[in-house]
Amino acid sequence: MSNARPGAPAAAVTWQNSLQTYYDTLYAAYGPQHWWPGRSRFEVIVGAILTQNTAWTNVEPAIANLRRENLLTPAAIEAVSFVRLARLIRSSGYFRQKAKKLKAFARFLRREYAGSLTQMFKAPSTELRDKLLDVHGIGPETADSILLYAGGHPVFVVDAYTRRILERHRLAAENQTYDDIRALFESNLPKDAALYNEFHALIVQTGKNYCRPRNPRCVECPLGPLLPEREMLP
DNA sequence: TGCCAGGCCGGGT
DNA sequence: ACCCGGCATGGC
Repeated sequence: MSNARPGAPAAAVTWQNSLQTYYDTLYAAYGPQHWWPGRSRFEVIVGAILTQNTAWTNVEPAIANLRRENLLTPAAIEAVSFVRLARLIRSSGYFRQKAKKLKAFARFLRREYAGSLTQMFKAPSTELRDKLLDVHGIGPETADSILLYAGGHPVFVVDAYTRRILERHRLAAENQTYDDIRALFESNLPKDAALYNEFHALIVQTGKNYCRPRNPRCVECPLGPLLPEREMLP
């Protein structure tokens, strides 16, 4: 889908311009974020699952426990007992659900790619994304986080903050789906993993600071408190 | 104290 | 195709 508007003046407000302005503004405000925190691709994937609807501060002790017990490999995750795994990741919340999810991913990786992330990430983005979405516990955001932050695939990660910020600035309607918003970024920015990586990280940083529910500080957001005067873009 | 966090699943309309 | 309840800990 193209949002080009033939005949429009060069200075017209376009998605390209709006998103570029977002990025430039946030980068100027915060600088590089150096995401994702993780020492290996597998650790990044573990973090992506453990942080689902959970503060990262609750994930850190869980990852530290897994590292201490030498469980940050797919084979070890499959081998460890469910009860012990769940106990070690308790701090991340939903710990029984997440133990099941970690085991589901490790099993998937072994059966589909001989346990090799290198092999897995050789698959084309769209094909791999579909396969990841079939794994228990991996939804759109987790799949895209894995593709981008563990695999370096140019896939834009949409999260609650992305949606919230875009809605507040009238750049997205409330009924936009996950894939609508992802397409918005991917079709209006260069297909560049480093850019998507940095952009999403900057959005989360901004969201944490200014765009939580009932946070009066939202008026101090570097992106501006509101852009109601800007019309909804086509 | 209650609300919130970098979602997702399964069962119901 | 949506809509909703459940999942759970730790910080403010």
